[in-house]
Amino acid sequence: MADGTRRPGRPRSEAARQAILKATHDELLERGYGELTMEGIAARAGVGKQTIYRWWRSKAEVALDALLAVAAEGIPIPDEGGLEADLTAFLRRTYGMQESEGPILKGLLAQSLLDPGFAETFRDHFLAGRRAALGTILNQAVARGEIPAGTDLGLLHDVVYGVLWYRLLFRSAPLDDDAARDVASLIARSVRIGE
Amino acid sequence: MADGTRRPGRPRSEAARQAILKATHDELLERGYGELTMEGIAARAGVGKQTIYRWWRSKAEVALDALLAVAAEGIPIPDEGGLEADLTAFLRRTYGMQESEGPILKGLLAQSLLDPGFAETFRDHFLAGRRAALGTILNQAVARGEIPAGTDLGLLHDVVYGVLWYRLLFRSAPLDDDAARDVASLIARSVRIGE
Amino acid sequence: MADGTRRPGRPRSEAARQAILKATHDELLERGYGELTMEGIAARAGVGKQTIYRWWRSKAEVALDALLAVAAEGIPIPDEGGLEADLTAFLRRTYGMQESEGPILKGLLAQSLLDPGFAETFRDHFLAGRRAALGTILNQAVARGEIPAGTDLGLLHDVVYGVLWYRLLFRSAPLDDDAARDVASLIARSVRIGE
Amino acid sequence: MADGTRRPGRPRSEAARQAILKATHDELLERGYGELTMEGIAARAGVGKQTIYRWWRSKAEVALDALLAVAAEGIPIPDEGGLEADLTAFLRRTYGMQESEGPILKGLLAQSLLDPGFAETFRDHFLAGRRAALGTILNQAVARGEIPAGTDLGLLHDVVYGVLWYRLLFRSAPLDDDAARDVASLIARSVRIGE
DNA sequence: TCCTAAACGAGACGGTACGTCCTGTCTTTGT
DNA sequence: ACAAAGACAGGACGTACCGTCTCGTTTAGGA
Repeated sequence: MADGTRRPGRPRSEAARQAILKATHDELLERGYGELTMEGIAARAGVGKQTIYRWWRSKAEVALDALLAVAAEGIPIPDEGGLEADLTAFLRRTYGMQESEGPILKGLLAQSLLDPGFAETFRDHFLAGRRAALGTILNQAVARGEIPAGTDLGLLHDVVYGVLWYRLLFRSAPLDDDAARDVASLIARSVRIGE
Repeated sequence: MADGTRRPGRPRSEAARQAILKATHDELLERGYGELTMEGIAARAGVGKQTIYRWWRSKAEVALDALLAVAAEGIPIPDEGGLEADLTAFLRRTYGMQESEGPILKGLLAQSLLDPGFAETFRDHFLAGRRAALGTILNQAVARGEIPAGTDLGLLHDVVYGVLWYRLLFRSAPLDDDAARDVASLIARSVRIGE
Repeated sequence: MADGTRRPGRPRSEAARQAILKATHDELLERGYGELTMEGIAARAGVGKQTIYRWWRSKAEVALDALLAVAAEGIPIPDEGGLEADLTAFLRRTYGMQESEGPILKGLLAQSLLDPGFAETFRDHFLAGRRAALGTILNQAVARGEIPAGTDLGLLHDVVYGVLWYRLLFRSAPLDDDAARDVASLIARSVRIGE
Repeated sequence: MADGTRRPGRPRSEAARQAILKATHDELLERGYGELTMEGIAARAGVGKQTIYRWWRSKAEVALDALLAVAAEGIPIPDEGGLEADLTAFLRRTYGMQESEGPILKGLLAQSLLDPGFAETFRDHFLAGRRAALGTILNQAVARGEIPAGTDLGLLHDVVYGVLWYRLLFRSAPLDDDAARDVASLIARSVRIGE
């Protein structure tokens, strides 16, 4: 119900949309975000440039959609019964995706640093989802009493994702299973004081 | 002085160098890294484009030099006698500089994400100095026995700078004195376990 | 009514046709042929582009129809009893229409220069009618013996319309009553030799 | 001497200018004015589009220059001793050039009909030269007493060039040697009255 | 004091991508 | 079947910068 009011005119072509996202993703993998151009996407997708501009405001938004289309499944929230175990499982999955997603993510971050308008979109459509997933895990731990009531959960978020991004950006250390365990352990220890 | 090997021909103009760095810094403050162009710098500095290309390889390197020329002093290493106090003092100073440096830093990061060649330069000329400063503080704490011998200092680095960068990039929380205290406290707690 | 062979489906909308011709004419007057676009006509007429393409092959043909719809009456053939008087009267009327028709005519000519296909249409639907009118006048003069039998009437046509178009195109001189008189006089003199 | 003040900076490339005019002329001959595009010229000349826009305001002005570069020699003024002979000789040469120049001329005319700004340029840089040549011939005839003192020379200009353009535009009759003779004869007759 | 040579400002160069406009075709729903 | 609406592929537009080049001019040291 909701709507039913079909706008008049030819409807948006789903085929074109798919072709654009596919072409964008392929270009990103092959040549990187820095080499991504609207003309390149249009040519590869067999589409007019106007068709891209009609539905996206910039190549960054196309790239974001191309990423989301692939990473749409999302990360399942683990429930292993304890904060450290939950966190370890969650981080392993998250880190595991960086192998393929990483370069695209770096490009999108670069764009959002250069273009404040896109920064908002990026935060709302991508980061928010990731933070929500971690939020669920932390709230479970609060409910179990593993995290003291007054703890600043925002800081914990920033630590977890700060380490992820820092290592992604500067390659100071690998994002592997050990890294997941270590970060989970650090977080767990930092909230256990005073027990 | 020592050398004497003076190349023939007109020597490099120090005035031009200063004008270029000044113009670059002004453009960065007024319009941001995303709007920075070689032509804009040249025009503003009253300089030919070739003069810029003669001495720098890209606008990113000019911007980096323009930043370093201003932020040359560096951050003094505190020694308050304890890890948490040292860390708090250090982070307060570091965070305090982000007000002005932040936007430029973001631009340089963006560039280093898009251009792997510049990423190296950025890491070597900028990040390395920051990590060394923190390293001194952590080593002091290890020497005092505040940090257990086997602790992964790299992870602590990544946590401290990860939170800094994450908040700088995504504005998830302010970088103020409270933040400095909270991060220092979290680090201190995370290493105190087992005492 | 006579026919009865009514094709199935919705009949052609006379309202749409009128709206298109009206919109075209208005656009021509307001912005000139050079600025005329199919999209502009469609938007102004409140009509789909397809509806225009269904009935006309190009914007030039629409413009031609828009002109003909207005200038349909045609020019009456004078019969004042003598070549020079007939010609003067005819040219006065013809020149008088250029004030309003001129700009549109220039646009159509431009189109026919760029598009050989339209050139034919333009000649057949517009120029032929004009030449026929002049032909009647000259034939009257031949019948009266004012023009010698062997005279090249085609050249006279070309002189009369050549001057008209040349002045219309290049504004080398006004197209007023004096001009009509002078051209008529020149023609009359040029054929009177040998009397 | 006149100047001597060389503007600073790299001077305009004569090679580029020649390449552009050559490419334009070739495109005009091969594909016609209607198909002429800035991109086509630039590609064919091996030149950046900006280089064209730096020196010409539109493709019409490039085409005009390309035409003038070829037809630079101009038409020599005959002096056969009599108006009709002079005119015949002049028109034969003029008509003779239409074989190759004609299509380009038609394109330029089309453009000047669509773009009033270019119309001026066209008149000043092309038509004016042609009218001046005819003016010399007519003035010779006036000096010789072949044309009565009070005659409207402007009208004679318009007749001569009106017929030329009319036949060029509408192909109502060929522009051959006979045509030259007939027009010369008509003009001569039209001014001989009253002798 | 001149000579050599590099750096300087200026700005034109070939080139790439931009974002917009319009073309002529198509695919919907509504009449 | 025709109409309004509007999305589609395509192509040219004119602009902005890129990094390179070619001028005449300036500024030093060495001859």
